[in-house]
This record gives sequence, C-alpha cells and structure tokens, in this order.
Amino acid sequence: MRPVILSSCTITPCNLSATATRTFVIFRLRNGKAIAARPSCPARKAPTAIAAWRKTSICFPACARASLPMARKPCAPRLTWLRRILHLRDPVIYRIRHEAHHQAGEAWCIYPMYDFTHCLSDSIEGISHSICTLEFEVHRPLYDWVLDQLPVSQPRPHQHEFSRLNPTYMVMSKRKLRQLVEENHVHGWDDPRMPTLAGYRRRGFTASSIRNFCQGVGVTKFKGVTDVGLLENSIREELNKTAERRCAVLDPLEVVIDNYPEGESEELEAINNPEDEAAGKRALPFGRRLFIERADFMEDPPKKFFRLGPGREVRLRYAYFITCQSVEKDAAGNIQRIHCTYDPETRGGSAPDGRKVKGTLHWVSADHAVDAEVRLYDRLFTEAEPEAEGDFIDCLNPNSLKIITGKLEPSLADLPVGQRVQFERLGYFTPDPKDSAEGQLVFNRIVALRDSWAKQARK
RNA sequence: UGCCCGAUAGUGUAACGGUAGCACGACAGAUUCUGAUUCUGUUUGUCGGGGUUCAAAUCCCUGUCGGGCAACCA
Repeated sequence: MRPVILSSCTITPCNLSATATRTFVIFRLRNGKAIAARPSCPARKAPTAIAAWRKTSICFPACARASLPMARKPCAPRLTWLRRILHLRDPVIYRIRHEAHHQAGEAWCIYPMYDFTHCLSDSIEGISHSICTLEFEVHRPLYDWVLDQLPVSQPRPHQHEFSRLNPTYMVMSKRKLRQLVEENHVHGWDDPRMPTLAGYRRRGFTASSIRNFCQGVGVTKFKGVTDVGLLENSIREELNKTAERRCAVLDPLEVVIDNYPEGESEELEAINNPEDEAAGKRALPFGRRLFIERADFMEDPPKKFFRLGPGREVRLRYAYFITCQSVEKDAAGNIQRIHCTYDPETRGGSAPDGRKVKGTLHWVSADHAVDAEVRLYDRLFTEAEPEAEGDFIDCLNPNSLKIITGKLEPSLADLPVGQRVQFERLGYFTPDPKDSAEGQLVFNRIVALRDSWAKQARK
C-alpha cells in the first residue's frame, strides 16, 4: 500500500496505565503493515510531540484481529479538559469491533471514526471545499489538525459549514423521514409529499425549479425556516411559461344545455399556452351534457361570487355563454344536475353584442371525457414548524393526500410520463411515473394555482 | 457550566467602512376568455447599549436572544 496513512486512536484500558489513557496511539500504515505508536505525553502536548512518539509494531490489517485481542471495546476517551478546543481532547480515531462487517466481512476489526476519515477522504479525492452542515463546525479544528500532521497533497481541503435547508410544513432529518416511511405515514421515500429529490421528482417538480429555489434561499450559517411558498412560487413561475393548458373537472357537477340539440357535438378551438404562441391550438369537444366544478355553482351566491348561479350567465372557456335555468335535486336536497341554455351567438367565447360576463368556467364534455385517478397533494404537516413542540407525528396533515376520480378532456388520455400540464384554473399536474399505465391514468398535482378567491372566501 | 456559531422587513437573502437593495408574502389598483398570468403602487427592517470614525448593518467592547458541541454516530 503506497500512501502513508497516519492516524491516532485511544488506548484500550488493558494495555495502558491510567495516565496513559490520555495518550494517543498511532496506527501507521506502511507496506501493508501498521505500526502503532504511542506518545509519551498527555493529549494536550500530543500535537507538538509527535516526533517523540514511541513505536511498536502491529500487523495491519491481516493481523489486526490477533494483535488487538483485548481491544474488543476501546475505552471512552478520558477528557482532560485541558484543551480549549473540545475535539482535540483525546479524540477517538479508530474503534475496534470484532464483528462482521456487512461488506468486508471478517477481514477488519478496526474502523476509522468520522473525524479521521472525513478529512482524509476529502484530501484523497482532491476536494477543495468540503461543505457540510453546521453541526460539524466544532469538528473543524480536528479536521485541520489531522491534515496538518500528514503529508497530504497541497492545497489541502477546507471544511465550510452552512445551515441546512429547513422548509416550513416539513421535517428534514433523515431519522424523521425514515420514521415517516417505516411507520407508513407516507408511501415510501419517493412519496410525492416527501422532501426527497425522488419525491420531488415524482411529484413533478423540475430540477431547475428546485435549483432556483435553492439559489433564492442561499447558503448561510443562519438557522432559519424557509417558507415552502418560495418553492411553490419557483415551480409555478416555470410551469406558467412552459406547461400546456388542458381542461379537467375534478369535482364534477353535471350541466345539461337544454337548447343544445340532442345527440350532437362539435369541436371548439382551445389555445394550448397563452404564454407561448408556438404551443399552438387543439380541438375541444363540446356537447349537450357537460361537467363543471361543483365549486363553480352556488344556488345562493354571496356578493362577490362571479360564477354560475340561478339566472346567471357565465362563459364556458373557449365555448359559449350559458345561463342557468334550473336546478335538479335528489330527495335529500343535494344538487344532482343543473339545466342551462346557451347562446349560439357567443361561439368561441365572446358576444357579438358586446355584453360581458363576470366569470369564465372550465368544463369537459360528459360524452367525451376520460376518467383518471387524480392525487391531490397538500402539505404533509399542519404546522409550519412540526418539530417546534411535541411529537411531529401529531401534526401530520390528515388531508395531505386526497385521491379522486377526475373527468379529463380526451387529449389527456395519452399524455406521456414526464409531461407537465396546467389543468386550467386548478393547478399543474403530471402523470405519476410509477403508477400510470396504458389505459390507467394517474395524475399527481404538482402545485395548485394561486387562488385569491379561495383566500377571500375563507374570510 | 464551559467552548463554538448565529442575529438585516412577516419569511429568506444582498450591501470594498460610503444612498439599506432583491425575491416571496401581505395590501390596493389596472389589464384579462384561467379569481391564473402580467403590470403599477403601498407596506414593513440592520437585536439592545456603549465605543472607534467625517461616515458603522459592516470594526471594537458589552449585554440579550437563538442554536450547536461536551458519543465506541455521521
């Protein structure tokens, strides 16, 4: 083995006296052999007294097992409290474990500790800036110290720490994410609600939107909480420009156009993306029976409601003006369907007489619509900072996933995985890459559109 | 307790010692065949107290608050 590797380690209690427990042992790996050396001075002097270390030979790695029979459990370092820098006080560099390794098997019983490994592997790999999260800040002196003692290539790596990303309504620590997976609060590491790259990808976030978000968040040492709104904004900003528009009704209410001829249909022209003329147009089938969103009709609408209600006229996007004539209910009083009339003069969406309507609704033709499973994802937690108090599991959002069957315009039937579209007035959606199959449509909601009406209605 | 780190608008982030800006949000208005988008405007900030300086978010001292470390984890 060519490189000379030098490390230090605490002594097993069996080998040394009480005072000696405060000394380092060096394993020097040379030509396949390790030489163990022990400084004759207390830890606080060790860094300057390296030259004086007494050497004893230990074969390494082949004989390590045999040579360190009593090292089953290296003693915990006895802290001298003499050094101001904590991590330079008798740091453990190797630990001895007589256990089979999941990969190396029985070959080794010596395992390097993080502080020894991190700086060296950085150096060997030619890392210049070794970036890590804040909790390793106090380890930096040891990181530097080890490299200072060794003939490593120059310039040597430097460790830089920064605060970890901490979005609202989310937990980020691996331990907690694992708990979410193992306790089945989510469906695996790539569940679209997970803040993993696999999850974000499956959800439909683009790489560039995540990069933009990270750029906005920046790299600092300040431990803040970043509003997920920034991420949502980032993906909306991108998809607004790139995603083609489609019509889909997720909570259907049947509309019958009473004065539209029975059994007939026609095709209307819809713009694919108003932000991108090159995206072109497509045909949208229209007929006597349609679906609109339940939320777009109110029998007794409040003042600022612009949508459909008894006697009101609204526009069906790309289609006609319609006026609600009557409401059909079941025995329990639930609205079953509504009856409207349309104005044939308003084909394409504008009236020759110049009259205006307040609302424009999206719709699909009932006879042409295709069904699809649609997964509506929301924030995983109900609290902005789930870890703030108590068990974060307690504030899981029970509505973080709603699965519904939507009515989609027929052009969505063969949307390939990887495509992202805007369902008009609803949000951005993409076929789920795992569960979508031929004839089995599954859509994930990436993010909803901004909805200032919903905000106002909540007041 | 000791040591280390941090603090700029509601949130996040900029500013050779030299005009405190940007994004998101919020609010108001305009445009609109998406209550979307777009556009315009408004709002709110350097943790406190000293000091150095012609000049401090920035340098020094001090306090406060928040976080980390004190493992045979990484």
